[in-house]
Amino acid sequence: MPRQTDLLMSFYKKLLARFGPQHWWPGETPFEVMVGAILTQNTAWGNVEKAIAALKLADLLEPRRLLAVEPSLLARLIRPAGYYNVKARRLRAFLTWFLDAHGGSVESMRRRPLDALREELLAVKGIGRETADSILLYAVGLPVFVVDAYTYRILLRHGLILPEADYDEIQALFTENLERDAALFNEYHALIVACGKAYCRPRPRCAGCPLEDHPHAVDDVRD
DNA sequence: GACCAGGCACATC
DNA sequence: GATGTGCATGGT
Repeated sequence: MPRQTDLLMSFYKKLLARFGPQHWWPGETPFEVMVGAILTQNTAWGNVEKAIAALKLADLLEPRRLLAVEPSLLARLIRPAGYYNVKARRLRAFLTWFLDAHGGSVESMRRRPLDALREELLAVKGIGRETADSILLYAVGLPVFVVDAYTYRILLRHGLILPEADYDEIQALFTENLERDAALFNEYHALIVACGKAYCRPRPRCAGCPLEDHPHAVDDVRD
């Protein structure tokens, strides 16, 4: 058993013991999760909640109705989530793909081979690796590990990656050393975000972090 | 008033 | 290929 496996599982157990199950993703339906994944790009979740609430209130949280909305109105509705013009475009690009390629059906997505589905998502303008993987894991339920800024910082801080590590490399660290289990990947990423919010901002406050007894390879972690 | 947030595409060198 | 920049609201 690789040493990395033990270390990653040790992290996981400590995070779970401290923060408890996170019950991610915070959304009622797979479609809501996918919309949230786009809206939360580089944005605090609280702002995304406001945008999603506005879409719900307008009864627009449904693929065809959402795509039928005037782009300027869509932008206004999601305004609290920031980057609203960009995100309105990205949502529409996603909706167009979702309806054209899958008839607005998550079940249709699930029937596709994972790698092919991921490539389809990445071909949509506005969906990058983190957003694609968030959709695959949290909306479709596939065993894909999501890497984000917190993941990078926490791993860097504990010497598991080098500063120049890229997304695929970080993702491989998890997928090659852990059982390919959607429930585990779901909880692990959510716990990383919980820990990151509490302790691993760009200016880390490590005192009290459940991982602080692990070696800290880097003292000042910046993005 | 700075700093930060579940990124991404595009321009430029 | 690497590095820089625009996009924007709202909370701490």
